[in-house]
Amino acid sequence: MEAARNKQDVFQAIADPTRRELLSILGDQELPLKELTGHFAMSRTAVSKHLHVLADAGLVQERKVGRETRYRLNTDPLFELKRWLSYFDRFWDNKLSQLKYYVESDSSDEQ
Amino acid sequence: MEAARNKQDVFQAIADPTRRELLSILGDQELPLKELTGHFAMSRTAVSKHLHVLADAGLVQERKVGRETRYRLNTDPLFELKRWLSYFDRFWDNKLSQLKYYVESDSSDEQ
DNA sequence: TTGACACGAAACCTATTGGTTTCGTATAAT
DNA sequence: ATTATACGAAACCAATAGGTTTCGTGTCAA
Repeated sequence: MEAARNKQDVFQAIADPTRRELLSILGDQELPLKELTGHFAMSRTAVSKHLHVLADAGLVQERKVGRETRYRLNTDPLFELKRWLSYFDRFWDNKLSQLKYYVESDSSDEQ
Repeated sequence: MEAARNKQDVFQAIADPTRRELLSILGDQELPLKELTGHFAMSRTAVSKHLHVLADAGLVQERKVGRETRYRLNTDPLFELKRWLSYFDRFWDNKLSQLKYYVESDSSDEQ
């Protein structure tokens, strides 16, 4: 971890299961570190580090309120992922096209 | 690396930029290791290891032909990614809904 | 049949990652 | 005023990741 300061990329940020879990816990609610830590079998410090990695990737925003630090989800960086994935759509499209062809040919003696 | 044998997950597999590059090079063409290595400034062995990580995640399939090993892309495991991403769609949908509302309300004194 | 080629396996090295514990500090509660 | 709470920062540690070099082996070419 060690929160490789300054703009971590989103692919790396979501590579860790704990971080993915954090993102899903932070649905649309803003939650403080203590609350988030409750969901995991690891120290508060560890969770905090994960959150900083997410923050570096822009996937989470933090806000200090009194003595607690609250985190909320920001899905914007996930667009990059979506875009990356879309590159491979054409392969699925090919498969679907082939399937479509197969179905429409409607003859069991062809393949 | 060290190709953590047996079913690596797709999130981790795509976390590395070299591996993402490999996936895009392997568009719909099947290519041997030597050819793939040519695209990178690292040893054949290193590229081979990356390919094995991809293979463990099911993103690549290998086939021995003569003295070379040829690799081809398999996008199926990316469905998991797509599915995971779709969970967050509702947040984008919210934003779009809000934007829609904002636009349709058509009054500059609201926000 | 003798090289050259394409590769896998293994040993090894360094930096990074994911975790911990300890300590200090600002804020809230009594 | 004192204590408890919520946290950040830093030092530290073991395991993993990404890379290398070396060596052995099966396959193709001369």
